[in-house]
Amino acid sequence: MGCRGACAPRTQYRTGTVAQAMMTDRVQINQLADHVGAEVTLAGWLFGQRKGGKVIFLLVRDGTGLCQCVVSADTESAFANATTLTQESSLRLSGLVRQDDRAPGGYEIAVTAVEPVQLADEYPITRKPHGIDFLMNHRHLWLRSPRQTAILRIRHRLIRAMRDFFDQRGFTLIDTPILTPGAAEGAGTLFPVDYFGDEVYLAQTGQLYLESAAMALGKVYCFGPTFRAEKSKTRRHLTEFWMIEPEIAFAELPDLANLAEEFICALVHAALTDCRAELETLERDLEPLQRIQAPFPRITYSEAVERLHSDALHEQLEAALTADRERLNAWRAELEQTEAERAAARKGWQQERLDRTLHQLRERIRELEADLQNRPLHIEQAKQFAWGKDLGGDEETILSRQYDRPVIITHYPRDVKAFYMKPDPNDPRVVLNLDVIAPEGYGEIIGGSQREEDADALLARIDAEEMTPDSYQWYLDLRRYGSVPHGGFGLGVERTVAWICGLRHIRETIPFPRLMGRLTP
RNA sequence: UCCGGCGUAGCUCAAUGGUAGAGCGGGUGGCUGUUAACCACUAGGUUGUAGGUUCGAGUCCUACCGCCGGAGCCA
Repeated sequence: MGCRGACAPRTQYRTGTVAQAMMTDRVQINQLADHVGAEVTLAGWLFGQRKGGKVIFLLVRDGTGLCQCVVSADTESAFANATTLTQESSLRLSGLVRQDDRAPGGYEIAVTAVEPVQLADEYPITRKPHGIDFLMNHRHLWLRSPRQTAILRIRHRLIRAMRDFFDQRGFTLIDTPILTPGAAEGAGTLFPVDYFGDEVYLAQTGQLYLESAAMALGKVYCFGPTFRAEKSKTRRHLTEFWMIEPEIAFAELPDLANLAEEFICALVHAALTDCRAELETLERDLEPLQRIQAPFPRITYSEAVERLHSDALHEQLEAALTADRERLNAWRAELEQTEAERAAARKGWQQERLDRTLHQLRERIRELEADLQNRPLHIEQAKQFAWGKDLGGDEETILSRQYDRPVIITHYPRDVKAFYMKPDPNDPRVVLNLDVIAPEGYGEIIGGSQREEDADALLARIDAEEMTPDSYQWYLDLRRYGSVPHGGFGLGVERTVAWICGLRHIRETIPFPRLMGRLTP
């Protein structure tokens, strides 16, 4: 990946007069603590600056961190170069590393030479707040902000943890096709693609292919993008997202639930162990994450429905509603007071600070108001939830708020689930499936099941759903040549990242989100 | 597809139906320790588009466009 100091091309330092002064080692900002007292070279971009008459503070970022670099007017050439720098200009600089409590991060560089690489045009993203539309339109630049780089690092760490988890347990990575004929499930949610005159679709799961690989290798997983053409416009949806799916031969539902539980614990552990600084940047409350430990509560769909109907739950929901209404009133009072302060404020910076507070406060109030308006309806719907319907987002949220860790819900009604799920031998109305609902309202992050391994039963399901058996002959073959109990699940990478990072919206979890009505950049 | 909200300077937002403003960002000048620095000056607008009501519309009405949130559907 990144080019560390040792492999930086030396030839670049031999051009230009300023560059000649830079004979020192190139280091990354996150390694500065190891170079106190040494003369080093940084290469990066100007994140911000503050100018005094005879001193300039450059805030430089290099992808590993931020460093304050102090340029004194005594170093004439460096000072002259530094005055020309605009926000996000690329540069190299060298100087002495020293510890200083006044510097953000505790270390700074006393600059001896500055070499602008390119002077940036007026940069559209300032260090002040921006609206989401503006930021999304500048996603290619927005990625440079500390918050976004923190999210991208956590995403990377979690993806590594996902692959490590399966690799260490003897799973083999199988790449499944992205161009697929026909539909595994309803065709309305697929993106059609012209394939030499035929209509094919972008894959929405690798599962069917994975099942055949599981019969070859025992334990397999796939990891890749999936595509859903659903016209969803919510904070939990993307049209293109990444999913990791294990599939295991000779596995039954309890094995899958155990694996899912262990898997999620491993992911949270990786983030807590290796991404403390990033989580802090995001102001993620760590306490709910630290509680994520096995065993997770496991309930059946029928138990979940009973719970939705229970008086105890409804008393609890009403109490929460009352508490939140009081919270709203408190915020409104706070808003009024802040508005008065704002009206009285004379200094520009005071006004600016108060405006920021007001903005956040108004947003929070708007959000809670909408939530409070919807909630009585949701509570009512929960009370009247009919056995046989699929659990919706609201029901999931209500149920997951009962627990301080992910909840595993199993045995959903057969009619709302896919044809390949194996019915429960003890109650054929339900299937041997599992969903894992993340805490804190983040919704379903895992869905999976034990698969129907009997050829006749599977064919009957294909007929019942009025699907075309011809397109599934190869899939039925798996049940004709040494069929075994097997199953697997899929975990949505972005929803998991959103949960662990504590993000309001899934669009920040992926570098270039694809949403309904947004395809660029 | 349905419901709700918003659209004013490059950005974030103000503006009882009555002279379109502030902060940030840009430019110029000042300041040797700043912490999203500060101080002074300065440029910057067909108020999303098209109609309508009115003596007068950023503000009210209608349609359209765009964005945001939610429902449905889902990971």
